[in-house]
Amino acid sequence: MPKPGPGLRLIDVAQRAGVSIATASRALAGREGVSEEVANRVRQVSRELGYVANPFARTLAGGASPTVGLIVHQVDDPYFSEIAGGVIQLADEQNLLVQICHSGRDPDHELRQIRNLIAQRVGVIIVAGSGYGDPHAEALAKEVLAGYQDTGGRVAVIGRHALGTDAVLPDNEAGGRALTAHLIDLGHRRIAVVAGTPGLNTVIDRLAGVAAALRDAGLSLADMPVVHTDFVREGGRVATEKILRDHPEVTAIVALNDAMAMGVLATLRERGIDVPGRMSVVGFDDVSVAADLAPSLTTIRLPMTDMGRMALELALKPKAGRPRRRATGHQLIVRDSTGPVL
Amino acid sequence: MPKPGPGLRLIDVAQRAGVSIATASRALAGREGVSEEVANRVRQVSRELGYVANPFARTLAGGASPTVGLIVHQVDDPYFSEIAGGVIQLADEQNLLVQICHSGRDPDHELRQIRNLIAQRVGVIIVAGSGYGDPHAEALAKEVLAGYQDTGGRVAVIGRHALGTDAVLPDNEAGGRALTAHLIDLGHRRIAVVAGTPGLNTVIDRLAGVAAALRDAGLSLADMPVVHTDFVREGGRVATEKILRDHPEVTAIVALNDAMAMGVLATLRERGIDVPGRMSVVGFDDVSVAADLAPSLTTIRLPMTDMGRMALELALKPKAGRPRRRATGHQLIVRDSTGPVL
DNA sequence: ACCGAGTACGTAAGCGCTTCCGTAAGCGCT
DNA sequence: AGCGCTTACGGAAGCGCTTACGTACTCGGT
Repeated sequence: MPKPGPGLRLIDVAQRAGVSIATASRALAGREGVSEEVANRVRQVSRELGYVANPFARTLAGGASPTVGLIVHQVDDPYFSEIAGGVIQLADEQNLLVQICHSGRDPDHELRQIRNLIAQRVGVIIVAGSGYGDPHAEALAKEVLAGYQDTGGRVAVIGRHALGTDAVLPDNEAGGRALTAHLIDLGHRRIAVVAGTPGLNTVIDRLAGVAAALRDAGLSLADMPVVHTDFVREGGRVATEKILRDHPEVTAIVALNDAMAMGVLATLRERGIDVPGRMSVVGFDDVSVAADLAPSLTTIRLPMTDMGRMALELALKPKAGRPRRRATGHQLIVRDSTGPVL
Repeated sequence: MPKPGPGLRLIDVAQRAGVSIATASRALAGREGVSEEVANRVRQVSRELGYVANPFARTLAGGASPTVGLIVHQVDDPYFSEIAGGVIQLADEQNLLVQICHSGRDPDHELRQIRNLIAQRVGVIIVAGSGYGDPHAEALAKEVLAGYQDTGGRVAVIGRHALGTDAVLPDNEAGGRALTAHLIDLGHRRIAVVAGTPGLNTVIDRLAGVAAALRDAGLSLADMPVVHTDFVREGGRVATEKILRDHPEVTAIVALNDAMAMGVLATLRERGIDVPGRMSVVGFDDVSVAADLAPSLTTIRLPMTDMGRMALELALKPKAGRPRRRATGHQLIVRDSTGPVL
């Protein structure tokens, strides 16, 4: 690894401002014990010189690294990249650095990444993305994170409970309910669900919402085809083919995320099945392209960018006695992929 | 910022192994000057204790941080998030950390981010995304990066020349040419170009390709409507409206990236203009959703993920005498948004 | 037997910063 | 004028590590 040379040091700033480095440090950190006048002079000089503190020295001396570690399943998935965008936004504002790690939807790899971040002494860890089915892996992650928090680390998770940490929770159940109620209002009674990998929290919660809405209408999820496939586009295709083959009576498909919905739409288009004339389709998340699909997708909007911000916000607050939970709102966005039963 | 507690220190390992911390350090770093026997003992103890060196102390003392700084215009833009995915992939394999920064398409902010990364003593900086029109900003960035490289930092850029660094260059001109030739083959003679912000390298190069293809066919770019708007979806909408209004004779639209093409398609759909029957549309990049638009988008595929990997690869090699340039391939992907002139 | 080179290891000097502590002023009070 | 108290600042001790340098010891050559 190359080794960049020395940069501007605090002592340079201190000398130029005619103070000791102790004073300079206090002034820049905004701590008290420095007169307004001197503090301003130091800050002024610092700005002129373009001084940026060496984070390594700072961390070594002071304790905490001004870095937030962000673990996502996959950055090049719009759901996660929008969340990451939110985290980075707020981190930028707070002058924090962001380290992004992929978990690749693999609990082992995720755990390794968490350990890694802890070893890096990051001050904050944010884990985005649904939990995995495996209770053992989940327990292990929880334990590691608990240890980290005991030594003062802060953790927030997005879309995941049971990790014993502050959490930002998308309104998965209510969203699933709203989506399904919308279809029922349109007259649909035979609704198939394209669900993701069975164990994922997200899938379970959204499915619960679907079930609740059906129940409200005197229907039962048990009577509807529910197909579990991978929680990505391709999974949507596979599930759709199965549904078309085995359940021709279906008039609406609920895909539990937009990626799957895209797979559903692609398959229907190839088969020449009219949407929404013959089949209504809904997704979940409202990733930014949802509006550009054809037909544009009816879905539940989650405020992904805000979710990222909120998670970091939570993590930056002092630890509360018990884990905080922050529910995100959700919003039913009706577009062209849903219509009345003909 | 929270402050994780103290961990195991090198001295703990050294004591347990009955050596000095200097020897322990050498043993763990695999440097010579330590007998095999002692080295093994130290490593053994270290493993037993689960020791992980404090990266801050290490960096402070030793020099370089095992971190690569990645600057993108916007993480939640598929073009960049796919590139980021590639960088992260390779970084993971090499056990490097990745710090992602937004430039937000603002040269000042980008420069600030570069400075920031340099101050962070990252060992590698990768700048992804087209250069800006402003030659002053460009020169400044070049200068800062040159200074960084002089002190041993490594830099690679993606899709940008003139920064005096190793570069991964998408085949923008050839791509623009291929796209345009495809339209000409289909019989189109009145082709409008939806171009991005005038100054961007990418725009200039792709436009040059378009011009070349037109010239090959005995046509001239000067006779075609070229509309410059923002290099994003909304820009595509604005440009399309202008084209429809002022140039009704146009039968094909070249959008210089997929985001703009999405705006173009959306607008045409709203106006009820048949694609490709009445109007053919092409994009550039082949972001993953391009295949899911309706109609699916004819575009040039760039290997974004590979581009990210290649850039990091270049940066990890020792600096060459002169900047290296690596051209990416490109591939014309013909889908449903283009057809013959009727 | 002595010398020089080589090897294995310890000592200690930082890396750049934060922060504890000490000191010198300035203040109002008796 | 003398007392304590506060406030503004500087000195200096680390944070945990790497590494230049020093020291002791070994060994081959003469």
